[in-house]
Amino acid sequence: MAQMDLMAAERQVAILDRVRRNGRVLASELAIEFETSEDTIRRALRELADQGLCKRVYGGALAISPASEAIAVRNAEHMDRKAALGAALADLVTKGQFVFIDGGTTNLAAARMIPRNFALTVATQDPAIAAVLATREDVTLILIGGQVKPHLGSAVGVEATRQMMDLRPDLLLLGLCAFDPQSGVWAFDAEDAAFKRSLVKNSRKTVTAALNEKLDASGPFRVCPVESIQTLIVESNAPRRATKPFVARGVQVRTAKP
Amino acid sequence: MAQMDLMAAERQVAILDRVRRNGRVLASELAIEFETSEDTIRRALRELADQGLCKRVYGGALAISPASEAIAVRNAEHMDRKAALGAALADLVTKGQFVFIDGGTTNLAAARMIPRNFALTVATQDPAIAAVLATREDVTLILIGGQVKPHLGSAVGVEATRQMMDLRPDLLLLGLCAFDPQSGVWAFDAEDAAFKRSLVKNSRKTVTAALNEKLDASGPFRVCPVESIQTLIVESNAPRRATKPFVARGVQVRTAKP
DNA sequence: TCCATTATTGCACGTTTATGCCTGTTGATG
DNA sequence: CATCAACAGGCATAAACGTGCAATAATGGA
Repeated sequence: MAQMDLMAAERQVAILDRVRRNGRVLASELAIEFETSEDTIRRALRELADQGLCKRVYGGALAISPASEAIAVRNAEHMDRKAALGAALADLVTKGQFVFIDGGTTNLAAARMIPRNFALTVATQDPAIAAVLATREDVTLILIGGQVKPHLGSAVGVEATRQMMDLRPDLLLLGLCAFDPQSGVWAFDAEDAAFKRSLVKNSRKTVTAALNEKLDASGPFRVCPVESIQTLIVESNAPRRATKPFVARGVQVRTAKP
Repeated sequence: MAQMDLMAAERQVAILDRVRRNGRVLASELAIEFETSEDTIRRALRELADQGLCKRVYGGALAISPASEAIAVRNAEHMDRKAALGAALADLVTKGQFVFIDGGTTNLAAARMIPRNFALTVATQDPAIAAVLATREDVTLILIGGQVKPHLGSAVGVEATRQMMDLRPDLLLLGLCAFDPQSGVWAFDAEDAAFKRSLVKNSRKTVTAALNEKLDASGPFRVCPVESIQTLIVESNAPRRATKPFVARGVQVRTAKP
């Protein structure tokens, strides 16, 4: 399959197509196929990668799978920092409470730290969190079902919302994508945001935790105003400058242990 | 399965995939499979472990998934035998099907082996199984909610049954506690048995897998007669004496690979 | 048409990366 | 405590890499 006389731009499109179709390409192969030097191919791949259209790796390039890798990596990212936040979140739970644990990896860390023999009832829509608590004899676990969104890793949507509507948790551990002292809590997914909104509305008390980079950020879908959050857990090294505005808006800010 | 001409980055994701699917891998095995030296494999495993994507152990690596604790504990027993059964179960799945995966550790093993890019819809009431499939982009996952029984580790009861009632799976991977050629399938929990009964009734086809010690055993709660089961997977070393009666009753008996 | 400007390409250079082998060390096991 | 496999680190090699540069082709105004 000899393709010749292609202009550079045209070749880029052809290369991107091949990347998408094969999932992976070798620079050396493309050089032969397009009858040009590897340098030119490398330049094209570099440009595509700069535009975020493929992932450059040693020897060639890989197709970018929107979330699959992102999720897998995100799960592992900053797990130590999230564990610290999770411990502080779990600390807010008191005996006999009905706690709703929203999805997310920070809350997953919190679920691991849920105190023993507190006669708790816990509800969640995140299968990973449920799996952690599923065999705990000291916890009454309510699993919220529905269709699971891959990039969230938890169930949202009408069915999940319907099931959740019958619950009135004492405490909500809210997962968040961004928390801005002016505009409040933000999410990256519309259905997720809607689900979280219902959670907040139906819960007696809402607490959340945020990595430093999530403070003072926002996103495409708003969940709730700052006032809906009673307590915010921040990292031990959170800059005072970032936490102060929350205190000013009436949020109780707690610092996790290092 | 010889995989050659893989770029380093590609091999890493392939290795991670294997780790996740098998739960554990040996460096020596991977070296043969990927046709490279053990040094290279070790380097790759070390990097994955540094990123927190797997756990490095002497001789290879272990999977570290969100639900790892729960899975690890439940998996401890006969994990390798169940993995063999799980692979055979996953083999029965065909493209585009709607599969219900019942709870249990054998089915958990099957969930790990569910083929890629089969455009499957999968439903389950087991959070550990859901956690395995939650981030799969190629699988539409329906999570059945309800109260989770600790000793089952999955949701059963009225709410779960209600949600399941609206589903008509093409294929049911039924978990079981005992399977007797005369009396059929048995469970150790009344609600679990009731749930399974509904599952069997609503599914077009029902298959199951049993460790040797589960054949020719019974329990307190009957799920369904032998005739409800189309296919039974048994271990490679299952005694002919134990499997024969099933064949006589019209069950297709398949043997898993060692 | 001619010339200036620009973009694209291939090449040469030094640098980085991946890999296999070697060596001494550590861990598992009897 | 002895043995052996698995291991980490160092080293050498070859391939892949980025960059600067010059040659060439394409473009566009005068």
